[in-house]
Amino acid sequence: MAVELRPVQTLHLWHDINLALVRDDEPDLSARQVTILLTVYLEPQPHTIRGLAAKLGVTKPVITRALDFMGRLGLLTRKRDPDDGRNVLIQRTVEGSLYVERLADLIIVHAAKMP
Amino acid sequence: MAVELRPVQTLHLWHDINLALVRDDEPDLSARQVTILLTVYLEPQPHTIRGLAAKLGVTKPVITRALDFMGRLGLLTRKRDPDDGRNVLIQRTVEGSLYVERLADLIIVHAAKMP
DNA sequence: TTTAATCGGTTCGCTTCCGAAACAATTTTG
DNA sequence: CAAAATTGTTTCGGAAGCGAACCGATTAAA
Repeated sequence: MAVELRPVQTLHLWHDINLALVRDDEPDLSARQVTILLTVYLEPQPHTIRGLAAKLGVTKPVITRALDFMGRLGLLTRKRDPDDGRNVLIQRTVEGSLYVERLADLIIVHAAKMP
Repeated sequence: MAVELRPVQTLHLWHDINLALVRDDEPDLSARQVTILLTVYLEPQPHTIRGLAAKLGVTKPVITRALDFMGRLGLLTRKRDPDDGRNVLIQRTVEGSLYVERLADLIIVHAAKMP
């Protein structure tokens, strides 16, 4: 499944994936939210509020709100750090794993349709 | 520039592109907004509010608001349809073209970094 | 042990967004 | 013509987002 990424095809791919995300029934995640979600699922643990805020270049309330929202969707959970009670560790969930897998499938399906 | 799209790499690519979009200075566009923008720039004209709403599966005010926002950024403009005064035609701008080109560059740069 | 630093959360005023419904303008139908 | 249909915008109450500043809890430093 090799894809030649030329500019116009790249944009079509980006368009098609976003359209699929808009059209499905799940609530849309913002760029910030999806970046947080994938950071947690792709990069090694642990993940903290402060660390994510620094990585994304945003303020802490942005991360807190994003976690509130995605937590409500069951995509992530919070857990107090037992070694340092100031930290909150963001943890993966089964539901979140499924969401991320579906996202990968979606992208691959659309990439495969590229001429 | 051929890219093997395996699931994990696909997710890393999606993550990296979104992270770059979050970190840059431009205001983030939502999935709906970027879908509208790329539809206008990639698909043949003319584009109307109603047509875009149907394509995205959203209500008309969503399109109106997205055009308000992106119009403020100079990425699109509206024009009354001379042949049918009820329609509003969405038109491309130079600034919008540059934005879309930069988006393509961004995606390609990150795709090229995939192992 | 008292002070200082760090962490996540909350509050603040403001902006944006949501879809349903109502609205004004225009065109088509009868 | 008048009535009906179509199109885009506005309004509505409610939800969510924004960063700056502050708060409470915890830990580290003096």
